[in-house]
Amino acid sequence: MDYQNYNPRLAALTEARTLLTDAVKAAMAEGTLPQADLPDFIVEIPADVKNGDVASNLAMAGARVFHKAPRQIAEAITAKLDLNGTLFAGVDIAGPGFINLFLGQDWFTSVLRAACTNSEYGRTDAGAGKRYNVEFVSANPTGPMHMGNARGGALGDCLAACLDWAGYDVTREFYINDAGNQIEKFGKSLAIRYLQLYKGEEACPLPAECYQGADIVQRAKEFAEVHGDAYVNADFEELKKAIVADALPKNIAGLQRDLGKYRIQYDVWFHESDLHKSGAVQAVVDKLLETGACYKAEDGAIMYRSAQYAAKYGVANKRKTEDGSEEEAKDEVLVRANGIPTYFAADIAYHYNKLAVRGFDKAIDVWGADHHGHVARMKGAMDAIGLHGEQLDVVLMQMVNLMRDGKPVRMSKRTGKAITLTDLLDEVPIDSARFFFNQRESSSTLDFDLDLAVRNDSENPVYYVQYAHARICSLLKKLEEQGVAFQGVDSIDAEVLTDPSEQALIRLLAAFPAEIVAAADKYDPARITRYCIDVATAFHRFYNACRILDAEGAVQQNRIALSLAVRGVIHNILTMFKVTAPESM
RNA sequence: GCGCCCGUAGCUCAGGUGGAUAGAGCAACUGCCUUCUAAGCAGUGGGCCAGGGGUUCGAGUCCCUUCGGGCGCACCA
Repeated sequence: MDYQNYNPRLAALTEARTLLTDAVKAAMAEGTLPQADLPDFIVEIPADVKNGDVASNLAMAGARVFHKAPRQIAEAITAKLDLNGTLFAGVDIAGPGFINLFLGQDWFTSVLRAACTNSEYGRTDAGAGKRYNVEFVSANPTGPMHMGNARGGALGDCLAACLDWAGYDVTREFYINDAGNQIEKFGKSLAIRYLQLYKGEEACPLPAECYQGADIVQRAKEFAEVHGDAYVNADFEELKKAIVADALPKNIAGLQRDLGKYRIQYDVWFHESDLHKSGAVQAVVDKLLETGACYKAEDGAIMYRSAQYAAKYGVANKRKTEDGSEEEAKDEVLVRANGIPTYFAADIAYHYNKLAVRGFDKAIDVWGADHHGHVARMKGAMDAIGLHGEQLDVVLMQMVNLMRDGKPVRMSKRTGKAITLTDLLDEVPIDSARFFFNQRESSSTLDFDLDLAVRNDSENPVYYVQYAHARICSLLKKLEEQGVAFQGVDSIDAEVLTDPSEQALIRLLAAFPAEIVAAADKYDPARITRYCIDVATAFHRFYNACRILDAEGAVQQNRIALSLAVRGVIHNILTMFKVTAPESM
């Protein structure tokens, strides 16, 4: 059998549903159940193994339509259940009328064989044929990256990995905001810092709205080192242009370097400025004017009737003012009276580019939760432009609280400013950072425990799973030294693995492909992190309960297979999340 | 005021489309290395799932509401 794309949990659930459906029909045909429409029912994996491997509420759900007690219905169904040649070996009726199915050993064997022979066990084709674009971080190139970018980076990159493993064709993308107001502000800040070098700070004070950071001063100095005072008496606009042309590429290179260090490789670095240069922004505005979604205001600005499109996505089209009276939601500006488009206009053009020009089936954006107000209007804008708002999904990510000694820290000790991504990575191993940021789902605020992240002991969950991996590698090495070789797939027969810890471990390994599909569907890579910890726990339990080195024959062979399977799963997870999987510790 | 996120053990968090006695880790206590990595495992204690209504065979999960916390409501991005 070819184990590519094999999803044992899904196979079990699917077959269970089919078997139960057929059995109900057979019972109706025989007359043990009255003719009726099949009720909606679930098949699920029960929390407790003694309730079977797959359980269904079919009999309870059918009580109404069949006018019988659930247990009677269950009897009628199981009487017609033919398990010959199926994955299942037994059935049970329990509690109020649950039908519990028990998997046979062939299924357990198939899980081990798949995990041992398919080096990409976990990968499926669930999303085959779909092209998804995942845009994340997209930090302003005007300064250093902050904690939100750190979480967004780990989240976006690992979400993309989950989608990839779930079979989607994934593009990782960074949107560079290299146009518009903040670049104006960037230029102004740099230019003033440059002039200060020659005229003194008193002569040209830096306005409060400018970027105050030391990185700006540094870039101004670098510019001065090359050009000297050549621009001191130049036109201010000319100076701004020249100094931005010098500093911006350096900042972008800095972003690429820092994210690279964080093990993030993008497929596309998309420049906002290209949308302006190519006329794409203008084209979008023109199109919205044509359809009537936009109109020209008296002062010449181009306004967009945002509320009527955003309403579908949950934005009230009325808002209360501070004195409590209601007013209509205001239309939004796309092009200012001075002819300069707003960020929103460029953003519409950008998403139009992703969905219409480049033809992605979905654009997934990872945003900080402080931008949530933008979601509905952005989706609405996709409708307004002739696309579908549902094609845009936004993963909102809540804040990060850095914790030290149990207390939140906001400022860097060294610089006194907000802690940057670089500061974090100087203090915390990259393995820890990527792992920690993916332990909580994005919708929850995340406490990042700096003390825990640097610890080299079992309390640190990333070490816990790495230790499991290293332990298996060491074990396999020892077996090799003792001349014990794994005999290959054909020797795998799960029937000899009778210890509860062995069976539990196989069940858990079987869930891996389905877990990845779930993580991809819910845009929640954190569940894979938690799953990985569960696998490590189940392995350590097995390791303590069962001897491998001095086991014999088929039992030893299958314990080796189980160890290989666990190593494969942990290795695949750590590798897909770009966390190292050490062979010894 | 309106909108979004959150409220589960002392702390940090899990709890598919409602399902069987609500689970981990940390912290506390007790055990397990002459045997494969003790960076590990086993066990004990700890809960009115924020409060109150409702929907039904059945609610931590769905609906309404109150109370707490976080974040937004710009011709900023």
